[in-house]
Amino acid sequence: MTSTESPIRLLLADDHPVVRAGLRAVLETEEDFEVVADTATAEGAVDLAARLDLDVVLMDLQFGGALHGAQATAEITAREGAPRVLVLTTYDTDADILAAIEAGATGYLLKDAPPEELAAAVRTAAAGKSALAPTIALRLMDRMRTPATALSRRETEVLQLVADGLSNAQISKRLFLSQATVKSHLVHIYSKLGVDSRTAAVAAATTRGLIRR
Amino acid sequence: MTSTESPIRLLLADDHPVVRAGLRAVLETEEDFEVVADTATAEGAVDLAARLDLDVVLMDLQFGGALHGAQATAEITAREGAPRVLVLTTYDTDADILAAIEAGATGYLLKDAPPEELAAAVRTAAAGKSALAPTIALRLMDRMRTPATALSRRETEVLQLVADGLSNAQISKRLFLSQATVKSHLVHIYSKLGVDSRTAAVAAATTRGLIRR
DNA sequence: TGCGGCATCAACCGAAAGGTGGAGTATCGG
DNA sequence: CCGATACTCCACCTTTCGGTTGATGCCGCA
Repeated sequence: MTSTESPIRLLLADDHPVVRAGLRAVLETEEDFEVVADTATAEGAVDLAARLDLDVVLMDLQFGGALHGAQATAEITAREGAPRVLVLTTYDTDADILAAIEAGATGYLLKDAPPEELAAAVRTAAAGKSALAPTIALRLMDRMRTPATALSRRETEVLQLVADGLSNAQISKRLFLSQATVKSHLVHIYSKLGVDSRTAAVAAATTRGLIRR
Repeated sequence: MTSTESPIRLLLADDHPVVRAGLRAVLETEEDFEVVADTATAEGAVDLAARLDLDVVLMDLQFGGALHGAQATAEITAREGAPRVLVLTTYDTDADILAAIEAGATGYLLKDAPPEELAAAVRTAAAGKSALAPTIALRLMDRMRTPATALSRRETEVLQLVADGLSNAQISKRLFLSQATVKSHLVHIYSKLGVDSRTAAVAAATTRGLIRR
């Protein structure tokens, strides 16, 4: 496997210094990888991706600051001749995964991945092929298989307010609806999520990443 | 500061290979640190802490497996001549912090801490002194200042189950209580949080970091 | 053009949750 | 020992929520 090819040039974007150091340590043991730079912010990632000649950006989703990793991913991939973006995060909620893929991410990995899997994914991404962690692939399949899990826009809106702690009466006022309509939406939400109470719906939707927390 | 003392002997316990590598990389640049071993499980941490001669254990709270970091911490610190345990986690909820401290942790750090802070905390912990991240210290101060916001252990337990989507009946069975008791706890919780429904309580407690997730 | 999904609303019933008041036990610190 | 807190439980009442049935208008897609 010893190659004379030019190495795969990487950028690491993660707000945790420890994680950046860990990725560097893990990836630099690979002969064909070269970690060109790292950054603690999403803004920094966008900036560096534009100026450096990169093959793959390893991007976290959760940054301490304002800009989200998914938005940064969208900005990076929007450019001509942009590097591939490989999302590397702790969470595996539907919302995160879909947002990342829609933003143009080439792959989606979880931080608990073993080093070999990580290296393999980087090579896959560098080659322009999609790299999904097994867990993620499964979750996507699940989503396709049961489209009932997908809430409508209005339903999501209602459920979000429920999660914020509002009563049906408060929700109806907020959205200019009758309470009957709110209840109607909730009934549909319950059946889609397979639950039978507002708190259970919030719990289910949260773990599936259907709503913000 | 160059010391001829014996080095501070460390154990790293974290289920993320990348984080372990990162901690190793960061800590081994310090002259007076020696990373003796690392482990991916809480069980492994308990085992190694008993057999190796250690000064400080760096312990994550969230492990993929069954045993929780706080429980492992309790088991480790229960022994005679046990090493200090420094909790290093991503989350900073009241529940996690208190559980860790009650379990006998000497310090509590967040993973986004810069390397210098991390090294300083390890030395502080090795000396047997308490090492808290500024964020954590603030949160604890807050808790002291407004004891009304502080939920009791039992109340937190009940509220966590509410957040998980359980009904009063389910909670009463789970905790071997009557429904009257569950309702009683909830009434107290509502008044402490200044809300008047279970969903609002969950929302309030979540934003204040009183419960997980 | 008709079917289905979405969004809207009404009326009704039973069940769950919330509100009030009281009360007994246990523990801990002053 | 006393007082405060936490934890447990009971009874009664009111309000909210959940479940059902049924109905209307709109939009997109086949």
